Amino acid sequence: MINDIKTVFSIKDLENLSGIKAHTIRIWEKRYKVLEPMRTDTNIRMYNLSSLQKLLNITLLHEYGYKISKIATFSEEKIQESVREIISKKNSQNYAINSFKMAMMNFDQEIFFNTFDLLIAEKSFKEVFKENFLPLLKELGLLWQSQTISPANEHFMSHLIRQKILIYTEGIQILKPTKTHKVFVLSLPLNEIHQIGLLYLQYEILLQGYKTIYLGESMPIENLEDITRHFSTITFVTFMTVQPDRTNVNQYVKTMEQKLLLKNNEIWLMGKMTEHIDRKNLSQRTFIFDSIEETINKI
DNA sequence: AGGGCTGTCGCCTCTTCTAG
DNA sequence: CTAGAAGAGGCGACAGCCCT
Repeated sequence: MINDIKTVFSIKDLENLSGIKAHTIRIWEKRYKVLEPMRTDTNIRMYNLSSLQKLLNITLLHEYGYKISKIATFSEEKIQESVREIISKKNSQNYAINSFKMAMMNFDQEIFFNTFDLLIAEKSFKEVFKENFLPLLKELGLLWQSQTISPANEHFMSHLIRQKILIYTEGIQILKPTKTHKVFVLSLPLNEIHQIGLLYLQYEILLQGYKTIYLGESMPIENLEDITRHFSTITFVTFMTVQPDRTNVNQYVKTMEQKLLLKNNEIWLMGKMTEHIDRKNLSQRTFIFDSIEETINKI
């Protein structure tokens, strides 16, 4: 399993992680010697973790208007200094995401925590999630698809994010709900394990002063039905990222409506699979949201 | 206006890797 | 073993600059 940890990167990996085209990376190397990768005995470039770090730093400077030729004259220390300068100028988003990526590739919790502390000193958790974690998670999906990162990388990262959400959730969970006319029940369908969005939504709902019941993953509809006997008005919130699949999703939603939409209950749906839902035949009290922000606005 | 830089892209050829 | 994908690197095109 230790072999799962990637220590050598191809030029394609660097392209995926930095967003700089492989072609351009080669030209930068040729013209400016910004990176000098090792080669296999068949001449293929191999980069190590510090090359990746350097490229991510260079990318950041480049995005902020530095010329490559100028960056090329910088020493390693000068590059890091300039990067720090940019972060301190409030524009921390890209830097933070790059740091999180480094933490992920390196399985380094300390980088994660340090970067997070830096962000949280400047803004609210809400802002950190929206401006840093969400874009990062979105990118992780793409990096996973392109096999630049392994499931180990992705799990490592999402676990750390989940942990942070839980810490902040716990902080407000002990407060008594201020709005008691309805409760939110959060769950995921069978085999749906993408919890982060749902966890964060719980945090937002709690912030608004509502009571939440978090049921988590693999929750069959029948079990949700049990809950309806305990509370008068319930909003059921569910993420459908990969399950139920496109052939079953419409039937699944129909069953949810039949069993759960008593009285003034509502169903809120999110996630990729909602694209395949036939929106014409939905109940008035079933809502589909295309983004977390949209959902938060509705709370 | 003209002419270097600069960054990016497309196209081409040759080599290497890999899935079947 | 072979066909096709992917990488290396050369050359040229071009847009957007900065300078004189």
